[in-house]
Amino acid sequence: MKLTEARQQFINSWGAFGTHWGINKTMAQIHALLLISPDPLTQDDVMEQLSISRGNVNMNIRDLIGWGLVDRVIISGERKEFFTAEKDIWKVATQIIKERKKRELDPMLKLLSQLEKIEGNKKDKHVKQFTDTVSGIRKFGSQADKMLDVMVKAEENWFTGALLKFFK
Amino acid sequence: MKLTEARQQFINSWGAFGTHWGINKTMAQIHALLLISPDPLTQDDVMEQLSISRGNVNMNIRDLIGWGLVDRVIISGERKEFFTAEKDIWKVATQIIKERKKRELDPMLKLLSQLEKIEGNKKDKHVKQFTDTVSGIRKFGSQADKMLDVMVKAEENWFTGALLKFFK
DNA sequence: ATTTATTTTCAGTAAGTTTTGAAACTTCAA
DNA sequence: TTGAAGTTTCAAAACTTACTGAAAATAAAT
Repeated sequence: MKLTEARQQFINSWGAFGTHWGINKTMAQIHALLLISPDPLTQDDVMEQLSISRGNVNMNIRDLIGWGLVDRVIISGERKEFFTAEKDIWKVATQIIKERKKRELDPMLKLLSQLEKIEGNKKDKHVKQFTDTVSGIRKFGSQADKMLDVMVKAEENWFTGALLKFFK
Repeated sequence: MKLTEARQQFINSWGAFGTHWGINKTMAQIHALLLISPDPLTQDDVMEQLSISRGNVNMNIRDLIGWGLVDRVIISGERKEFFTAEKDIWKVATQIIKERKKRELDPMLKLLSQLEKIEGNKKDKHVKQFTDTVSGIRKFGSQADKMLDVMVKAEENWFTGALLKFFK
């Protein structure tokens, strides 16, 4: 397979993959393009290579910067802004975990704690099932939360080494 | 807070949460409703409690059954079909991991292996960056794949006990 | 200060997804 | 069998989200 075709396939699949994870297709595609580009790109480069409008590129790059996955780069002598993606996949993964934890898991756990404190007779099976379910999810979520905290702080080597040995 | 209000909040947030994970709102809401219902429900119960149409309930329940999260229940003497959700959160989580792995991670890893075998001169920085990126993601994905395999087979106690002690 | 290059915003539109509801189908009982 | 109860399907409508492109804002050069 030739590079051009492979690049296209990678960008398309990464986009499709993203949509299964609540990420919009274009944002994932721009990220993919920057990941496989050895040098920083301008907005015009991205527009051209992905055939999308200026506004679309601008908004999605800003989102990617917000996620900590893409950085603005100044190239001296150049008037335009350039953009580049973090290439270390372990860093990309921990960055995503960190953000999603903050944006989604933490607020959900806060809500569940509230809902656990419902008033009502524990003998009523509706009350019982509700509190059992909510506290089950809350406990599971807290465990996951702690685990992810440790992962995010860990080094990649620790992950691939010790943890995987532990997992046999 | 009263049960009725708490149930409503739980169902709504679970629905909103789902949309951040590529799951449609109604499907997540039906799942939430079944999770907090002590007894199996009929399609009409779901229609009424969530104010949604018959077709919508039917399609989404079938999807949930496909995900292995909901079961059809026969109640003798009753003409209608009843539905119930797995209540053990650990089982719910492993079921979701199992399915997403099969539907998304495995095909992605297969594609990445293909793309790694691109033809071209490694000295071309575009070729080099492409293969480096693709193989980085492939390796990371394979590690995650193995880890999830072990998790899915493990018992909940093992997870919350040994693993978390390990994680300090 | 004015022109020129570049980035950002956002109203309108396009594209995509979900929902409805009525018809078709299935199942069971009389 | 026939009919009533229940389930499934799917085309069209409603809704949601993403994208465009041109105008406004900003920044740099002359």
